[in-house]
Amino acid sequence: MLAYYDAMADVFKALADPTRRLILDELAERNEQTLFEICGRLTTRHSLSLTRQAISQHLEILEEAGLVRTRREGRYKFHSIDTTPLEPIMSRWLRRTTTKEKGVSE
Amino acid sequence: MLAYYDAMADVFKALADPTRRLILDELAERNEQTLFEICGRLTTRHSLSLTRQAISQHLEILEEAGLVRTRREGRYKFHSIDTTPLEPIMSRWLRRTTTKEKGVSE
DNA sequence: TTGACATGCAAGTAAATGCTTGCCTATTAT
DNA sequence: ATAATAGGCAAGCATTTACTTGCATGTCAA
Repeated sequence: MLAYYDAMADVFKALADPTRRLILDELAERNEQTLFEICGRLTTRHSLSLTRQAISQHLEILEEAGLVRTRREGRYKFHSIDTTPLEPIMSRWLRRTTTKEKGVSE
Repeated sequence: MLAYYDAMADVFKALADPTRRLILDELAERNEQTLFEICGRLTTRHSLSLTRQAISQHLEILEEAGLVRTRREGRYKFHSIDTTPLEPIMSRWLRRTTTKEKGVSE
C-alpha cells in the first residue's frame, strides 16, 4: 500500500510506545544498564509491572532503531542510549518556505 | 498497566504512522491545504491510494497532537503544519549526565 | 560438574490501529 | 429549490502490536 520509503520509520515506531520512552528516560539518566537493572528500575521507580521478556522485546526494538547501543561482557549485556537518530526529526519539518507565512491566518 | 503520564504521547503516536509523516511533509512544503488538495497531492506525487476518509482520520489525529492547525472558511477547511510540539522531543533525552561518558565503552 | 544467574527464542492471545464502506450535514452555484 | 461540492460520523474488518507463558542457551561460581 505504501509506495515510498521512509528512512526514519524504525525510529518513529520505536518512540511510539510509552514504555520504550520510559526506558530511554532511564538510560538517559544512567547508561550501561543490564536488562535486569532496567526491569528493576522500571518496577520500583515507575510502578511498571512487566515481565523480563516484555522489556527485552522493547530493548530489541530500540536497538534496531539505533536508539540503544549494547555491549556484551560475559553473561551481562549493557545497554546505553544513543540520541543521534533523533537529530533528523527536527530538521525534517522545519519550514522550507518563508518564515513569514508561519501564522495560519494572514 | 501504565501508571505514569506522558505529555508527549499524542505527538509520538501521531508521528508513528508513515502516511501521517507524509502529510506533514506536504504541509511543510505548502500550508493552507484543504482535505481534497492533500488527498490529490498524496495520490499524484506519492502514489498513495487512500480514501478521503482515511486521510481525514489522519488529519484528525495530527490536529489532536497539535501538529496541524486548521482554519474554517465556508465549506473549506485549511490545514497547516505546526512544529512547536516537536521541540520538546529533542531536549527530553539530551544527556543529563556529563557529555564525556557518551561513548559506550571507555 | 552441578546449580544459579542473565539472556534468548517462539508460539499464543487480547487489544489497538489503519482502512474501507455507507450514510449524513453544511455550504455554494445554477 | 436543486444539485454539486467539501467535509463529518460511525460501524465493520484485517493487520499489527504489546504482552505473556514456556522452554532453551550460555556464563559463572561452588
